[in-house]
Amino acid sequence: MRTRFAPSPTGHLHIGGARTAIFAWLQAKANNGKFLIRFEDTDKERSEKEYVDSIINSLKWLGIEPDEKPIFQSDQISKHREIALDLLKQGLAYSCNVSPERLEEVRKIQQQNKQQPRYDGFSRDLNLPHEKGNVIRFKMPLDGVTTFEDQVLKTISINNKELDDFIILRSDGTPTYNFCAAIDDLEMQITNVIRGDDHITNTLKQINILKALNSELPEYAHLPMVLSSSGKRLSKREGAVDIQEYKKMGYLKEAMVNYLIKLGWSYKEQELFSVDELIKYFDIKDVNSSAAKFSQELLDFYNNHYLKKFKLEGLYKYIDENFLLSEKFINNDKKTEIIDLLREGSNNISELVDELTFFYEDPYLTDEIINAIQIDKNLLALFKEELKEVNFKDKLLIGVFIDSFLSKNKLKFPLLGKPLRLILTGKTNAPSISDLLYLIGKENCINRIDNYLNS
RNA sequence: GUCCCCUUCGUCUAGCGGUUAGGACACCGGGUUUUCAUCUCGGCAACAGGGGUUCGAUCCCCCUAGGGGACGCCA
Repeated sequence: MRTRFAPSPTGHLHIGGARTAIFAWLQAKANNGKFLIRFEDTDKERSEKEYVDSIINSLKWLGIEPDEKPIFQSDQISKHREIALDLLKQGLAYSCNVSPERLEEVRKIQQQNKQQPRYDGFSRDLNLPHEKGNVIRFKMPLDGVTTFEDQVLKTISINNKELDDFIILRSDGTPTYNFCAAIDDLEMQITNVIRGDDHITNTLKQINILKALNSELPEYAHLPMVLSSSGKRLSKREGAVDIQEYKKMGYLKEAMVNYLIKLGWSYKEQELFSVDELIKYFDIKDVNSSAAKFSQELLDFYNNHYLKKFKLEGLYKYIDENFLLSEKFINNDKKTEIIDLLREGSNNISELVDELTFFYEDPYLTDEIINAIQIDKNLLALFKEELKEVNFKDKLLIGVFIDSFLSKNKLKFPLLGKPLRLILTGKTNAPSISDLLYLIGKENCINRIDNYLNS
């Protein structure tokens, strides 16, 4: 089995493309096959080298690397042209001199008549000589149906009269996408074509090209689209974020892969999968046939899970290498313990890094925070004095001290805990008090309490 | 507009003619070495609508509605 991912380098890789790539890659890996990449860069205007690199880097980050060198469609142009001219010679294609203006007019009239706008076959039987400035169009069958068994969507068919004689060679002599794609899949000996379901009509066209060439058809699997959380097509406005942005925000590749694969595919009632398990269990036939909306919450869930599962030393190293950490934090001898504590409640690493601050820097107490702190200052002062005597080497001893202080003064925990959390962190949302005291350190804690008492 | 595809809890999904319609996320509530969080236990919550077929339909067929896609000398 040979599968491929065939992006056009006209933008970064986003969620949708990444998911398609993962499915195609897994399909190959699950069947001991090869996974290839082909850049569809025949649109010179829009294709950029920058995007080629970006796409490759994104895939690499996700753990996806091609088994053969990536193919660039633009390198095959002369071959495509040759085949197009051959089809012309055989009478399977024809030269057409209808101007773009005239096509525009025809389409307008068709639309007014509630018909599908399409090329009307004007030059089909004219047998025009192929002159400069003409295009070559493919002769679609005039009747019958084109049909195929999709591995995800089952039977798909269309009346051939709905398909028009599309252009395979432009007036400037360059080949077009549908033609190139069909031929390249053939040349690359692709056995399984996996792509978004927005390609269904292209598949129908490409099947006819392959039939004209007397070639065997690959298996097709069309993946339902990933829609934005509001149910719209993914676009710049609608959450089509460069996959590398997720890396920058502190999403782990394991989470990304797990989330994307679960968007449409399922295995029993399992939610979490290692790559090895995916390779073991994946079957394209188990992909769901309906479109799915992107869910930040679910992605966060997976990311939090893998954040917690990450080996602690490795996680620190990863964060240090990919995020900007303060010198003060790097020099903190409890830094890994702090990360270990914070990852419990973090959805991503940027969030975690933001939370780091109060471990090495006194929080600035705004009036709002000060007003929210409700505690008897005498009591707090007493707490501070006793805290000075506590052994901070052991977190458990801090907990014991808090318990005894509370019972000695007949206090409920929140009465001390809530104001203390605000004083120590400036936040209402933070880890447990004894963890905070322990990780912030005795000296800092006492300073912060003094700051409040003097405010 | 024409054609193609899709439709189970708010979201991702399981189901493949007989189920108390299952799981996960989110949400809500109880519990935990009295805290927001974590952890844990529990709860809420769905077969788009209408016709058939059948002893019996979430499941098969048709229609309607809704959503998405394709209709380029873009890919």
